[in-house]
Amino acid sequence: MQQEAVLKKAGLSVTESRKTILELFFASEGALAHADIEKHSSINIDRVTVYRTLQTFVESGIIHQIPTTDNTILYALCKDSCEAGHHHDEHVHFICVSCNKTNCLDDVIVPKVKLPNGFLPLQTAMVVKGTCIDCRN
Amino acid sequence: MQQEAVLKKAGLSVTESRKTILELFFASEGALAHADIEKHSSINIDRVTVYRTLQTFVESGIIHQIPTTDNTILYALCKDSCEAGHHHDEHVHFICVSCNKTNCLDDVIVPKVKLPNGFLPLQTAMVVKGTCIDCRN
DNA sequence: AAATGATTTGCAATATTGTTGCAATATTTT
DNA sequence: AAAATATTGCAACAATATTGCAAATCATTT
Ligand SMILES: [Mn+2]
Ligand SMILES: [Mn+2]
Ligand SMILES: [Zn+2]
Ligand SMILES: [Zn+2]
Repeated sequence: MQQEAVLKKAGLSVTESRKTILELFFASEGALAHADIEKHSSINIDRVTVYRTLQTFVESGIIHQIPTTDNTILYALCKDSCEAGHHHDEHVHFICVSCNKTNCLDDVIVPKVKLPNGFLPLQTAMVVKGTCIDCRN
Repeated sequence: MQQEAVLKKAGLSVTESRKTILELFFASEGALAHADIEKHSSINIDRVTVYRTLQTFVESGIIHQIPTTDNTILYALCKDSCEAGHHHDEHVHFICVSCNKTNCLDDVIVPKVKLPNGFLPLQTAMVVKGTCIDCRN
């Protein structure tokens, strides 16, 4: 099972909650928010466990966060290259204003920008809002 | 008074709450979150009023939002060129991981990226995390 | 496969954050 | 200054987030 492999690779205990949440990510087209997970998971997982699991997954390089302007955080699966504490997925994220799905555009890498002198960048996020390919017609 | 001028230009009634919140923005170096405003305003402004004022200011093109990955939304003053319903400040934002201040890098414009076919962009946000000029030493 | 130790989970209690309707107040217009 | 309009604060409520701790689960050792 794919979920187990991911957890083991990350050095995490294999538990029902974690497998179920991972399953959701594998099955989902877009990024997920806390609320999505709480609602759509096959088994009942306590809200607190969801919080803790998401945090653990981020720290382990299994998922990454996508910033938003609506008091939620979105989460999406990382590529294999991500390691604990150090993510490598600097790709662009696309939030569709019509269907409200958020996609990782894995092939669109975030361009470098020249910052003013003295600013040291560690990590860059780029989020584009617009209409996704499924919604324009 | 500068605050009054801004409100009038935006076609908004000039009220104590609005002037006070605007004052905070003018006085602040970085971006502000809802909580900052509630805590640091000189007069007591009801939590609900702060929510409504921020929303009004965004809609009027007085402030813009900055996405984050921590369940808050940050707000910062717009440049003069912003109009109601249509913002023009596609500049990069910098969140310092040390002092935790968020700055508008007004001179660093967000680069265009080529999206996959079918994706229509409306708005792009770019947020860089790192160490700001005041914190590296 | 049972026992042990370590980790994870769920519950309960609490805290923080966000929303809505409505009457009182303040602001703008006449 | 009065009337019309818009904003505010309160109250009640809803939703989201955090913490400690005991019970349950999982990994490791025997
Ligand atoms: Mn992504
Ligand atoms: Mn800005
Ligand atoms: Zn869409
Ligand atoms: Zn700093």
